[in-house]
Amino acid sequence: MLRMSKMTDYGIVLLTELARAGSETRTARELAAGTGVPLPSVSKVLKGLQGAGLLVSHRGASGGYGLSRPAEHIPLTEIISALEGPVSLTECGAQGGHAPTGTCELETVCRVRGHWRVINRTIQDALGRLTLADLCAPVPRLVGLGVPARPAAPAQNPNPIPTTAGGAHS
Amino acid sequence: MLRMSKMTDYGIVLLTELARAGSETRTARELAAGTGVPLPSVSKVLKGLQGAGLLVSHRGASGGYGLSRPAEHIPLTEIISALEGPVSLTECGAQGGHAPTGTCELETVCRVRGHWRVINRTIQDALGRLTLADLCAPVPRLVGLGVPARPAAPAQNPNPIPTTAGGAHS
DNA sequence: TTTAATGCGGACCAACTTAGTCCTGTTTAA
DNA sequence: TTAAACAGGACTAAGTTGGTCCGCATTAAA
Ligand code: FES
Ligand code: FES
Repeated sequence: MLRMSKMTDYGIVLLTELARAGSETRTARELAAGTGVPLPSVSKVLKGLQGAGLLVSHRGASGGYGLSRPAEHIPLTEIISALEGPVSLTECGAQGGHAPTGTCELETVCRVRGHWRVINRTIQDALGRLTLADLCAPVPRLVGLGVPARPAAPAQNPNPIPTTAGGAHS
Repeated sequence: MLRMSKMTDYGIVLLTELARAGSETRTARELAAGTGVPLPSVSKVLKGLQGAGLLVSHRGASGGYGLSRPAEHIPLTEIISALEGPVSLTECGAQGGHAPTGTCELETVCRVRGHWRVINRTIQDALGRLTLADLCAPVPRLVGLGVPARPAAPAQNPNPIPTTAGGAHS
């Protein structure tokens, strides 16, 4: 599935909510109420985001969180890597800090490793081109994502496999 | 981290090994020996790949596995989705079959959902452009990945965050 | 016909990760 | 002084993942 953790998803939702507030600060409670994310999780995610330098926090009464810079300058990659480590499909090479022990025993033999670097870069690039401001735009029609109209989708899972999965990306 | 499961990684390694054998078939044991992947896991992965239609199997003595079509016609997306479900960053929309219950409670409120579709598509496209044959090529210098030489990396994690992570993708 | 190699289909378990909760500080405006 | 808010943990429960194992069906070859 290549999925992000749900916390990261939450983080993005919260950030967009926060971005909508402009330069105002919002309390964790307000954000929880505004998004539907359970408060304790909001708190946890926000803490992480603050630690990563994406948010500034004000403590004490009438405190809250605010973006540390304008949404246009917060790339999606930074959000994701703040919440779940560096963007990298493989755990093998390029493990930023999650797998400090023996990376992968196959590394010496593995002949695929080199390719992953390129693939990872591609994805990072695609994700880095988007900023928080883009995510806030109401219409899902984005531009400049590197893959404009390209009619020939190479091959998207024609053979559904028995995992009960289907290509139901509609 | 956005990481693929290790099984998927194994699968790719095994497939490349198999592709190197041309149209010959290989037994699970041979592949295990050739790649260093533990045999039981090889077996499991291979079974999955067979079920997905990427491999053909011959049972009985002197049986084995072979590619169901030339490596040039096996896109990377198909391999990945065969082993871990559809390629989709978010569990929210577009869950192919892994989260059959209540997808995401926020769906009604969430204003980011629409964007993920575009992002997912982008990644699928980048991955689908690569075939198994490409992965077998010895040199990691790939072409036609949509992001050729692009000198200006938009913004790659300038603010490393305390997860002990760094941009250490070298 | 017998034998042995091989894939098939599961069940199964231990270890790890994740989502979520809770509690005790510390800071700060009112 | 008070109460609202963040900081920083520890903690738990649930789920996922990687990995192992076994009995069965199939098939080529002896
Ligand atoms: S380096 Fe781990 S499988 Fe290639
Ligand atoms: S739909 Fe689940 S968080 Fe957006």
